Amino acid sequence: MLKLTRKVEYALIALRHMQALKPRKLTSAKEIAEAYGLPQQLLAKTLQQMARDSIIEAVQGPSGGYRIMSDLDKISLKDFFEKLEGPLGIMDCYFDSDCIQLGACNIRTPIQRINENMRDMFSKMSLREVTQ
Amino acid sequence: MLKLTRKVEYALIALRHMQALKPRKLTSAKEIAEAYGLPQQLLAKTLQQMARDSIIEAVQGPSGGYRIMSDLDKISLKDFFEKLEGPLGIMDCYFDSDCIQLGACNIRTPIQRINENMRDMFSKMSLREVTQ
DNA sequence: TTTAAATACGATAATATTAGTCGTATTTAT
DNA sequence: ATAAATACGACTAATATTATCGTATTTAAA
Repeated sequence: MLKLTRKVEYALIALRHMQALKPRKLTSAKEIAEAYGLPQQLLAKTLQQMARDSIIEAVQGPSGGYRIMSDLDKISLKDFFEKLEGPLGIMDCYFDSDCIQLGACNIRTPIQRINENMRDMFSKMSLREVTQ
Repeated sequence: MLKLTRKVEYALIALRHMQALKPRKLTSAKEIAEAYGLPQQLLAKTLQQMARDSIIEAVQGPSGGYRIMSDLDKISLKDFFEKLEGPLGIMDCYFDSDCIQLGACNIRTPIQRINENMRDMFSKMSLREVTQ
């Protein structure tokens, strides 16, 4: 309950790793996977996704790899989470709305209140704070 | 990711339902389950757990049921969540610590920072705020 | 004092989500 | 050409969540 996924975990580990390197130095999925004992392919997918989202930059070919691209100060944890995992909320009912409650639900408003607090909190934390 | 469980969801629905009743009026698992279309047995277990935790009071026998017992103002959302689901944290590594990272992990501190913010936030919200 | 409606709860089954792997294509430095 | 890297869809495996089953206990009321 209220857990991060591995994808996000791996992404944070990778970013933190990259941030410790010299500014434009590249690192590969293999390197990171070996350094932290992570499944390389899954990590690679996560890196690829971050590349699509322009958080990091990918360089192909041998001696290619990834490097940080964006200013991590400017990315909130909320945006980061949402890029990787979709809309951030304590419950699904606000997104897919296939809830069978048919208006009987009595906790929509309270849940929304919790959601707002969560989103607010993660909006106020930058990716940098977490990875530096 | 960062989702509440059904157990917590049902608990909130039930509490909110009870709070709308006259002070010491009893309501049964069946009643609530039917009113909101919830699985009765699962809801019952949740109610039983809340009773064990003295959040609500259970009365056995026919015409028995449950009623709110504690002052919901005095229970933080954090305590509530933890009673139902165990320690509140964004990742498991702080509780079971069967993490294979062997000290290689580079995000313990950042994760801890996020955790603290989460716990803090839920410490500041009372159950009442959410169910009233 | 029997019955029925309710709580209590461990065990198990079903389902959904998450995590991880496989196979193959593409890119590009050497 | 080759090899080392990214790219990515499809699939499988593992895990966690959700729901059900079966049975015991309690107790108000007929």
